[in-house]
Amino acid sequence: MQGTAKLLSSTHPALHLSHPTLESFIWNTLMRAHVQSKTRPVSPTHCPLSIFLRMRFHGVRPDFHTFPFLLQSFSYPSYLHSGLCIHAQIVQFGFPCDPFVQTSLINMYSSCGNLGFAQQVFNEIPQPDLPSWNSIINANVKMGLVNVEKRSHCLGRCKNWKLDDVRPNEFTMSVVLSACGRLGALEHGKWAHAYIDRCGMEVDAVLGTSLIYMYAKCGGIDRARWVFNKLRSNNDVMAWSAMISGLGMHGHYEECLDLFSKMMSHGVRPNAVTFLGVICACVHGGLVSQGKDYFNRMSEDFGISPSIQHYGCMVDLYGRAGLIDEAWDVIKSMPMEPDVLVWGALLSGSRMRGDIETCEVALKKLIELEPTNSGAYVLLSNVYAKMGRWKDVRHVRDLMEDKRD
DNA sequence: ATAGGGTTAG
Repeated sequence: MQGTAKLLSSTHPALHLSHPTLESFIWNTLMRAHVQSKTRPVSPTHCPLSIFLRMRFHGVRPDFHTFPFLLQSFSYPSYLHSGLCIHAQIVQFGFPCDPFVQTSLINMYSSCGNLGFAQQVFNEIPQPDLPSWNSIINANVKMGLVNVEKRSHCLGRCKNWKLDDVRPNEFTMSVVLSACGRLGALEHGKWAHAYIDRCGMEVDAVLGTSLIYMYAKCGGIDRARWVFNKLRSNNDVMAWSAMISGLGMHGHYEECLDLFSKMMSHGVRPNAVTFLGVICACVHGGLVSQGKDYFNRMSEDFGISPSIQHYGCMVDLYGRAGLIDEAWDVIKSMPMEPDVLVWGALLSGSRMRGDIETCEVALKKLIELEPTNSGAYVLLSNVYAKMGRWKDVRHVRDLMEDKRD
C-alpha cells in the first residue's frame, strides 16, 4: 500500500489525490514569498499558517507543493503543536509518502527540537533518498549539541553508514565535519577528510569552512591553516571567520588579528560571527583596548548590532582585566536581558578582583535565572560569610534546601 | 509556472 503511494508520488505527481491547479499554485506562491523573505510577517494574518487556513476556508485543496512551504515556517519549538496538526492534515490529504514532504517533516520536527518525531518520519521511509538522509543526520547532530549521550552514537551512525545506493555528498560531509568539530573527534574528522578526497569531492568554501572548523576545534591548527591556504576562493566570509576564530582559540592573537586585516584588504565584509571571533581572541589575549575598538567598529562601520554573545564577550574582556565598572557599563547598555553567560562573566571578573559586592549581585541574578544551580548558592553563602552576614548565610542555605527536589 | 538537505560563534 505504502509502496504504491510512494510510486505514485515520486513518479507520477499528476496522479496525486490533489492535482496542482492555478488556484493552489497562487496560494503556494504566496506562502513561499513569506517563507523566503525571512522577515517577520507584518501581521499574524500574513504568516504561512494563516495563509494556509484561508486557502482551506476558500475551499482550495492543497497539492504536493503546499506542505514543504508551510512546514518551513515552523522552525521553533513553539511551533511543534502546529506542525503536528499539519502532519495530520498531510496524512488526510494523502501526501505522507511524498519524499519532499517527508524531508520537510523531518526538518520541521528537528527545528522544533523533537528528534523523536523526526526519527519516526525517517523510519517510515522504506528507501530514504539523499536529502532525507542528510536531514536526519543533521537532526541527530543538532540534538547532539544538547544531548551529550547521543553525541558519540550519532557519529558512529554516520561512519557505519550502510548506503547501498545513496552515497554521502558535500551536504552530508559538511554536517559530519561540523559534528566532529563540536565533539573534538579528530580521528573521525580525519577519516571524513580522507573520504572527501577519496570520492574526489571538490573542497569548496563550504566544505573548506567545515574542515577548518573541525581541525581548529580538534587541536589541529596547522592542518586548519593548510586547508585555508589551499582554498581556491578567498572571498568567503565564513571560511575566513572559521580560520580567524580558530587562531584566536589557539592563542595566536597576533596572527588572528592580522588575518582579520588581511580579510578586510581582500574586500571581504566581516559579519557578526567574524567579530565575535576577533573579540574573543582579544579576551583571551587580554587586549582590552583593541577588543573595545573592534566592538565599536562593528556597529559604527559595519552596521552590525551586537548580539548577547558580543556583550558577554565585552563583560568578560573588562572583567578579566579587573575593570568592573566598565563591565557594569556594558551590562547597563544592553538592550536585552543579560543571560547566565553575561552574569557568569561578571562573576568571574569580580571574584578575581575580590569585589564582593559585585559578586553578590551577579550570584543573585544567576540564582534568579537558574534556581536549581546549587553552585551559585554555595558561592553566595561564602560571600555572606566573608562579610559576616550570618543571617544571610543561613537564609541562602535554607533557599538551597527548598529548591532541592 | 511552485517543492526537500550544508559551513563559521555558543
